[in-house]
Amino acid sequence: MAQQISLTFPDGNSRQYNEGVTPADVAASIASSLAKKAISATVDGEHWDMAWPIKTDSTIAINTMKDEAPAVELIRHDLAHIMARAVQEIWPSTQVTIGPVIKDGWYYDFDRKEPFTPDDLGTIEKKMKEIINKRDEVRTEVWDRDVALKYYEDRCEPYKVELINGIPGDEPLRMYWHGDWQDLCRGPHLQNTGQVPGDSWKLMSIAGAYWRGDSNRTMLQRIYGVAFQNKEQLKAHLHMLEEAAKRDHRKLGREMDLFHMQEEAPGQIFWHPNGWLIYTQLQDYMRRKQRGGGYVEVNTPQVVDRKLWEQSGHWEKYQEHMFIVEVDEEHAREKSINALKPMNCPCHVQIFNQGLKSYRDLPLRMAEFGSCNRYEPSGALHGIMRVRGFTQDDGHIFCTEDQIEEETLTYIEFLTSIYRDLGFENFKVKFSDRPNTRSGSDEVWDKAETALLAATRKAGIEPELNPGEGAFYGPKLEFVLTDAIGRDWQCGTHQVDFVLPERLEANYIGSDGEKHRPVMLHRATLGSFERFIGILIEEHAGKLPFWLAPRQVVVASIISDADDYVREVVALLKAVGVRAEADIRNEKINYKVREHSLGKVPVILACGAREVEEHTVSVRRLGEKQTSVTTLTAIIDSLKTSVTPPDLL
RNA sequence: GCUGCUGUAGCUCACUGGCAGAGCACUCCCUUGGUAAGGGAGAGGUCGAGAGUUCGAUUCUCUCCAGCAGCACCA
Repeated sequence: MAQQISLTFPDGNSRQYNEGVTPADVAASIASSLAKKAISATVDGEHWDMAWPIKTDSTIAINTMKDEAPAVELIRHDLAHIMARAVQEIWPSTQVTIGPVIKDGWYYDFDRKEPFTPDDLGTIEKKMKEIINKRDEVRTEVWDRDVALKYYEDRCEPYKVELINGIPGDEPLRMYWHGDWQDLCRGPHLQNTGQVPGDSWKLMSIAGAYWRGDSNRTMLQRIYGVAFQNKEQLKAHLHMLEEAAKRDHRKLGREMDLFHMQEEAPGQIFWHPNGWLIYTQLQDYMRRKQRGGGYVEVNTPQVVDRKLWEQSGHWEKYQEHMFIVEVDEEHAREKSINALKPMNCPCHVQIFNQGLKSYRDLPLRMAEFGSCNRYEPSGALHGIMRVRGFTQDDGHIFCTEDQIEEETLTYIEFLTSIYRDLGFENFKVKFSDRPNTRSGSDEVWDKAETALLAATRKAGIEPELNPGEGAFYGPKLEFVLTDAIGRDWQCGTHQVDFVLPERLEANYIGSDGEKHRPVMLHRATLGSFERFIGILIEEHAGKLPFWLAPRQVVVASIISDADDYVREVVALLKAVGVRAEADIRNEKINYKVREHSLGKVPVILACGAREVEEHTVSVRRLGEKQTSVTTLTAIIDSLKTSVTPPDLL
């Protein structure tokens, strides 16, 4: 007689089953219609295959296609396998590797001599639909390690062999069969391939990806797909991508005439007047905020002798990524070798080191809008978000170990208020702790990690953990924003550093009269102006807050008899600090409205005979269809307020 | 850096082994108008750079450069 176990259903009722009962049995015991519709179960909170036996008392919920999270998970997961099978059926010599579920879909990595072409995606999709239509049963088998290894060795699938060797010995090796095609997989899966909706997914792109994410190993070919519960959701997703493409900062940068880049200076930006206005507005704002936050602003050299980089340790580690400047000095024995500064910290320590510092000087908050140049790998460059020449809103806080927590908390609040002002209420915070290779004792790391975490939580933020991702010199917090299509970009950062003060021999005199080593906190709020402006453009789809908009108001004449009045209005607006321009071209008002709307000008003031007569303007705000007629004095008052940056309101 | 794709007018993109094309933008003319494109004319190009194949290359091949997607990297 089998052992009985008790399963509790979502409605709170329990029933007894034999130990080893599967969710499929359970569903069948409830109703045959449920057994038919079931796709998986949630057992004690875990996503459970219909075929896996349940051994202990548990809670259980049977999932159907109507349960979004499990349904989408299984659809994507099974599609990964179906795609791999399709590829192997079309090109049998292709080797399969791994194919996980990711946001919005899945990918699968293949090793095949010939590159996949965009046309191949159509061929693969067709084959996948055939497989779905076959409604092949999905079966699980648990294999012995030897059998599995032999199976894959015989089939010349070295990647699978390596995967099996990486799975701990006590874990079962599950093989999933989709008809007569089989793949090593943790599961769970659907019951049959026909449960995947035929029209709710699409293959998107082909790209290269290193086996196991290691750039020393083979480059595989990755195919990405997206999948959803139904056709409508797929359509909505594809539509979202189209809309997101319109917000791309590279496109808007051109349309709004903000900046350009060209071959002669890859990864560097030619800022046009409109773009530079955003930049300087933002810089002015940051300068005021930093002063308010107790920072002293400094400026340091661009070209610095390699000796300093050797001392700081950057030469050894990052030489390849530095712009080297060699200078032949007269009478010198050898060329002097310098580097464009890739970062500001060593220079800031030089300022700290001038004169003796007392514990009374700490914490010392030093800020610089520091122009840096890094020779970033060509493949890393991306619009103005990842560039080779950029300016950080950099800052270094020299403090004692005991001050780390308080300085961190103060800083998080500082950053939060800035992000809020700039329209980012929500952002990700990631906490990266000690990496395997690191400097400093475990005691110091303990203290720093505890301080960072405690400060973050005091600020009401529970950070995501990035285990082992800290810098070699200390743990860090990253403040991450996302672009139009959801890619993550690290903007703000806050890092503890025990190493640099040591290497550059920074010290201060403590209350005991002895020399002590300060701790350095590296922090940047925007990160770089370049990246942040890129994000800002995408976040606002080019419709920047009024105070940041490069072109704020266009005063447009409807008839040329209004030209003088237009000039007068522009002059009055300029007098109160509004960036206003006249459009008295010989064009129709429709034409002007369209052009300035596309140029993302927040306010268009149209003036015709009536407005001249009544001393009013017709106001049209960006994104609104209707217009309103307002007196000249009223609009000037209102725009005068709008032009004020948020920190001065 | 790696894999794949792309590079033609300021922008978006056609076409082609034998005189280089469109729309928008630009300049000029006509039009004075009421909230997302009024009409006409004109100008604009070493077809990313270099080499090769060819009678002839923007087109085919190779190398390089740059961009795009992803991977790796991001002090």
